[in-house]
Amino acid sequence: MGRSPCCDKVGLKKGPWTPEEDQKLLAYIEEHGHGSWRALPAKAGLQRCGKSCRLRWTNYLRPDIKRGKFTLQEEQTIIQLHALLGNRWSAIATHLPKRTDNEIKNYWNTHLKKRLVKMGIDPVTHKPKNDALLSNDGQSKNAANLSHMAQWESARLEAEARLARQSKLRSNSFQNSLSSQEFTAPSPSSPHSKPVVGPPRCLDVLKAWNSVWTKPMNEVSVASASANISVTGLARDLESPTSTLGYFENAQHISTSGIGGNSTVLYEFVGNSSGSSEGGIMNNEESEEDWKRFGNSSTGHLPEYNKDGINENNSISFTSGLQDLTLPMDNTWTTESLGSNTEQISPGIFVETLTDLLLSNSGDGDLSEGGGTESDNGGEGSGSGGASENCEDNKNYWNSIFNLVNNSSPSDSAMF
DNA sequence: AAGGCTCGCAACCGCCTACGC
DNA sequence: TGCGTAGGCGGTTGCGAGCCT
Repeated sequence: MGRSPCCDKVGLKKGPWTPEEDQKLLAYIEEHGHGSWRALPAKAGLQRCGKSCRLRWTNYLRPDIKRGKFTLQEEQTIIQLHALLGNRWSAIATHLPKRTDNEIKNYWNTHLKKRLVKMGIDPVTHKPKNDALLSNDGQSKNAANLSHMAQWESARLEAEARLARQSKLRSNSFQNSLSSQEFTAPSPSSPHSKPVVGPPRCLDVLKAWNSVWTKPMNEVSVASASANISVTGLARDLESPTSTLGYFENAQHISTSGIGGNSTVLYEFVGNSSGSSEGGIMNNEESEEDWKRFGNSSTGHLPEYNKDGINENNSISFTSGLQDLTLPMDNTWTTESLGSNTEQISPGIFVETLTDLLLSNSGDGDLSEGGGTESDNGGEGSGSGGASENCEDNKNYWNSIFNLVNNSSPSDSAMF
């Protein structure tokens, strides 16, 4: 089937929008809602195609757009989410209220991606370009597992999107009647299919990640210290497009327990907290309830992953990656459990430390100077420059992560 | 001061998918 | 079931501003 043109392009204007055009579009949408984008230009008196109008609206004119410099928290969130989701800008944008996918994409391409490259980190995989450095330690498996979790999250997002569309269909008539009476701004990247107003969707993989790796053992009622991970039961939260968010969506801080049981903040979402006047700090009760939902099984094996991300038992599962990896469900990973020797790694702060490093290097100066960390391992700070030094940068990068993990709690991070 | 270069961002392009008929 | 349409999404382009030589 050939691609149909979005509009009749003859005689239509292209290029930058003028203030007059903006005003026309804004006035029309505020009065009538956008309705059919295809029909909108004619009705609004614009010589533009509907697609151009939609983009102008969603990326620029919407009243709920935040413009200007990205905050450190936003940068951190973008990096973390990109590590998990890749170039799924719309998915990332759902976790950054008031930012559009286009803006996030541009910011990534013009700022964050360059930082990664400068550090010798592949901006696609978020791994050091020289993987040989990782071959004999736990980080390669760590990163692989992170990637694995991203696969999980991708499946979940797809399933959730489908459910959202179904839900939208069911409520379409209601929405239509509403839109004729009052104006509501569409959400950043999906004016129709996503909630118009509300807290950002949580990234369940992060929640799960934190739940598994950072929860003190005395809070984990369902697991023994050697229990294996199972995601059975998590997918039941997919029963509705919003149900996965219920106990997490308002969380701006996720209270976790780091090494040594120190309470700290792992991920901080800078989202709309409209549903929580307290900023949504997750308490122990919520965490435990969360955990019970997450880990009500200790089958020891991840069930089969199917095309829809949900199997007949209403659980999400995978077939690759972890089948040989048995990970203890306690506060830390040890490299012993990962096939190496004695170093301890806390996967719960893996992404955090990674992004801390990136952000602490947010200046465009020499990125290898001390790794930009608070590590007391000052010997790592060598000058950087050409590609020949990438190897050293990589060592510094991962050493810095290890040092951060071993020598400080996450709360020591300058980021928090 | 002027021309060239780089960077950032708005906007466009084209593919994909869902949906209605 | 197949086709046409609409909208979403990610990649890419083009242009203006600022910087450099």
